[in-house]
Amino acid sequence: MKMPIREAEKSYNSRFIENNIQDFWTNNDIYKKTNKMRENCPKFSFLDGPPYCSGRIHLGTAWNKIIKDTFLRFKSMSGFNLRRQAGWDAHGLPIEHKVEGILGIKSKKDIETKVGIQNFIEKCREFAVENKALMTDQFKMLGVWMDWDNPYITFDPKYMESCWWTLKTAHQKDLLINDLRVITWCPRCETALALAEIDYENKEDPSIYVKFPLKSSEHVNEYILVWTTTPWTLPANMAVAVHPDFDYAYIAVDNEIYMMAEALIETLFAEENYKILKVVKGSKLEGLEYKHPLLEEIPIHKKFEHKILVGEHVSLTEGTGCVHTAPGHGPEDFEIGKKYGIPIFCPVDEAGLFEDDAGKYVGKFVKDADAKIMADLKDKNLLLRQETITHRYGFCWRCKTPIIYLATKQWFLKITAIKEKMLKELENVNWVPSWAGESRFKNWIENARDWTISRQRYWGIPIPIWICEECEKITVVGSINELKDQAVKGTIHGDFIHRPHVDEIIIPCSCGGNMTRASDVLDVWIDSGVAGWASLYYPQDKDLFEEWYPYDFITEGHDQTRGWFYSQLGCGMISFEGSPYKKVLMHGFTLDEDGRKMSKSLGNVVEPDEVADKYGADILRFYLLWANKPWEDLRFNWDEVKTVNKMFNILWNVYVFATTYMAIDNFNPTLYSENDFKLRDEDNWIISRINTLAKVVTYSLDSLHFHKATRSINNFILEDLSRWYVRLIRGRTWIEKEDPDKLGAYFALYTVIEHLITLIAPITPYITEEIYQNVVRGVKNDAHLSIHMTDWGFDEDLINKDLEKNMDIIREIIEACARARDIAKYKLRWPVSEIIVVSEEKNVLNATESLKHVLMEQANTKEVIASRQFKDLKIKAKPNLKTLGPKLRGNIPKVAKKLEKTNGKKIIEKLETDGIFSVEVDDKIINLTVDDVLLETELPEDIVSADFDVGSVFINTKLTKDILSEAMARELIRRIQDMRKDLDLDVEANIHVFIRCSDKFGDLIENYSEFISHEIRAEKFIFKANEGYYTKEWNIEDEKVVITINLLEKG
RNA sequence: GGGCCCGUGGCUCAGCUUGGUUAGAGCGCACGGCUGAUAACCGUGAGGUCCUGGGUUCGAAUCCCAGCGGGCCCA
Repeated sequence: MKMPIREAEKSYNSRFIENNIQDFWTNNDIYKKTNKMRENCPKFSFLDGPPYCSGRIHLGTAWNKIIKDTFLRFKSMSGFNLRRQAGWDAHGLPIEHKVEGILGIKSKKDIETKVGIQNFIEKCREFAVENKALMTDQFKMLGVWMDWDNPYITFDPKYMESCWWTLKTAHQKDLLINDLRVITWCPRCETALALAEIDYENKEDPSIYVKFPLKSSEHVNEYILVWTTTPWTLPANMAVAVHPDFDYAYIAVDNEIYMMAEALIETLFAEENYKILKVVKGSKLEGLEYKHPLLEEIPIHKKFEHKILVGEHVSLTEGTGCVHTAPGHGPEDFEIGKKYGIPIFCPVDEAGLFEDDAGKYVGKFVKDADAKIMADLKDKNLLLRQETITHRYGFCWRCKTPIIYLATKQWFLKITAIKEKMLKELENVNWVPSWAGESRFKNWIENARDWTISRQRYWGIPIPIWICEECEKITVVGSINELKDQAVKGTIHGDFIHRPHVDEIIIPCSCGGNMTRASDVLDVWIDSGVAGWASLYYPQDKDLFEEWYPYDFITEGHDQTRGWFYSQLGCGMISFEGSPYKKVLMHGFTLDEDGRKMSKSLGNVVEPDEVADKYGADILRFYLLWANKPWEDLRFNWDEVKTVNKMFNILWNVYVFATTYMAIDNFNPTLYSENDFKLRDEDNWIISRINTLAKVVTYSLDSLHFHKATRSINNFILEDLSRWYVRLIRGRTWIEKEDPDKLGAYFALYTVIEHLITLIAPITPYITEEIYQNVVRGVKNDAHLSIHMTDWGFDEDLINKDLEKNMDIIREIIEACARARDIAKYKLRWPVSEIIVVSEEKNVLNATESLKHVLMEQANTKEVIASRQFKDLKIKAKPNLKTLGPKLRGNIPKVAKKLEKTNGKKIIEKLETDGIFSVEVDDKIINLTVDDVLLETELPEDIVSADFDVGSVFINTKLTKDILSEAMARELIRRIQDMRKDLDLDVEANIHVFIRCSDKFGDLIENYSEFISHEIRAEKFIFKANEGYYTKEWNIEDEKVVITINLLEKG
């Protein structure tokens, strides 16, 4: 036997509910059972983008998981079999940095000598594991349902070998190359960085103009002017580039001659006297030799030739049009250097220190050498100008050290070779919003370069490349077993595939030599890039892969254009010639109230926990899916969170209202058949509305327009359910006996609440579960264990568009009634004898007729009349002084009097038929035309009116004795109810009431004593003073009324 | 410097794809009212250079161009 519906707690306590429901889910294994239930349903595959486990989650991470959770819960309820494995990104520099901080060390040398790689790796793993646990708890608290017990994590050897397999595949396809390139480098971390690992910030740098002495010229003091913001790259200068098509001028300033782009002279010498000696095309300058400005300081330059060369990359946006070219320190310089066969000279080591070849600067850190170099140039009179500049500059994404460009040998994936294929594949992916793929991501791929995947670090997936010490042949290992089979030296048990153990493994080469591992680890973006199959442990496990790959859906923030969307597509093309994902929702960033990004340094960070503690995870979830379109950035705003909270309070109030009465009456919908209750129009209306809502929400969630779903839900709860439907059925819930009319209201309200909570369940899983457990599972024997197991749906047949439209009209009319009463200062509590709804629109009249009873009740009127016009409208005619004044002069008052006496309608009739209305004044006939008469309408006494969109409403406020009686009765009821509330009485508690008042007032209310007794649940209602439990004196319309309430023992 | 997105009352957002009466809503504010789901609700009111400037058009918040501000990404 099921329990009856329990009366709900009076107020919504999110924390209490959420803790309880969390326990309920855990204790009953609800998540697993829900998945199990859908086991044989069609599959919907999803891949979680792995958050990086280096700390607590922030609002953006919370938003990300909430989007995923809501969508997946919706898909589950819609009958799909899901895989919701959580993922974790655990390798890489960010964690290495945190661990370095914890251990108090600062360099790679410290790691190797003070701590040891083994220890360091262990600490990194511990750090990741601890944070993973912390973050898991945070996600769980937010109500996110994922497989937290079996997540994929990038340091899992099973995961790592999938990654190895991908590299091996790349090698087989000739897409894995080792090459000398100029790449972005972090001198602090002493490692290569991928483009995805660079942050751009404003930075102040020197901006200097250097004079490069031209050799073999007629004049000794002839110079090329060169501009740079990185003086430390001058030691590596090997050439100067000019644009072949630009005009270059030789100008005389003071006693020197400078050569530079003619177009830029003014930017440099506007305030000086200069004279243009000659102008030549850039192409003519090619091959001119110059003397390296630091020749004396860096003797090695004596071995090199330094010439002007031409390049299309030279621009006139800044500088001098003569570009300092250091092939060891710039990608473009490198390319042009290779083209001209210039040596790639790079006298800087991995830590950013100048090497021996840098002459007098040896041992200095590059950025620290700037000042010295500038001073030397100045001493040699080669520094024309020295300024500072603020510009965007790249920084290491983790340690914030300014990056430098270095020429080094690295491993690359040849993205440039598969770029076209990637662009083509892009078209097979469904992007939300469409421009995310069509414009933004496309643009990124179009500009893609080869991907530097090697890192000179420790905590990462070791690059699975073994190189022969003798013949330099390489082999790429694709799995753990492959390695075990080939290894001749080193540990091959435990987690041996991390550093440093894996470094000790030696593989024999066919030439007889030993192969040792290339010491690098992989860029972490490879880690997550292979998640599609690595999380399924492919190719070791092929079944899972067949079942779930590729993925129907992924969603991440727009920063992942350069990150995960890209790394996955690249890795997917290499591994399977296709994209791992079919549909992508690119969501926005969370910003602060002013639209700035949240950052610790700005102190504007809002923690998800903070919001959840104050208002509850449900409120946070709803807010995040409500505040804006998912692909736009979200400005977090506490006031808006409060608004959402308010909405849930109202939902809770409706729930309290429903359960209060249902509990009193022991209502159980399963015990009645259709004949036991009577559904009114308004009941069918709310049932129609909830199905319309369900339809909208279904469409919105399915198309990832979460904001549309939440906004419709919000509107339904506030407008339709709380402000309207509950108001309409209040009277019926007050009926004490078993009554089909009351049961009809209960039934409709019950149906709507049951349906409504399923619609909100994916968005706010806690409060809906709480209500479900009481209202549905509490009374229905066949109910699912949890709301999240219920089926999604709606019934198109229950949607009645006409009824919905009619009700809209009725609401407008009732609002107009309220306005009219307000004008007349006539209280809603007082009934009126009739209202007349006037409109030209047929549907307004129809609506009025068909929902008359709603109108009568809500407008508190005894009668409703629908009409095309208001017949009792008086029309008053007045003379138009402007036209008649000159004509009639003194007769005007007489004509006015005549017009006033005549019924305006007759005047109109006459004017319409004859075009003239004749008045007899002093035996004279005066003919008035349409223009001569001004018509005014006048409401009869006691009638007030107000307009609505397509009509007007007229209210008869004439007070009859009966109406006054009822009005006074209602006034009395109001006050007694107020006193009941003062006493905090139960809704159903009966009382005795004693009234002392004037005879006049007593007479008025006497006929209504039964009505009053019923409304206030009084067993006795007596006209006499009584010393009682609670007495209060009131003033009702200038009548003194003393009311006493006595309590009755229950039963 | 380039790409993409955003810019509408004090705040948060609809409307823009497909140009067309007086640009809507919620919150907030002011005033009045209601009171057995009341930390709710109802009515009235104030409050807008639709970021700026040009263009197309009979007509532009909406389409086009340029610029400004913000976000993300890149050089």
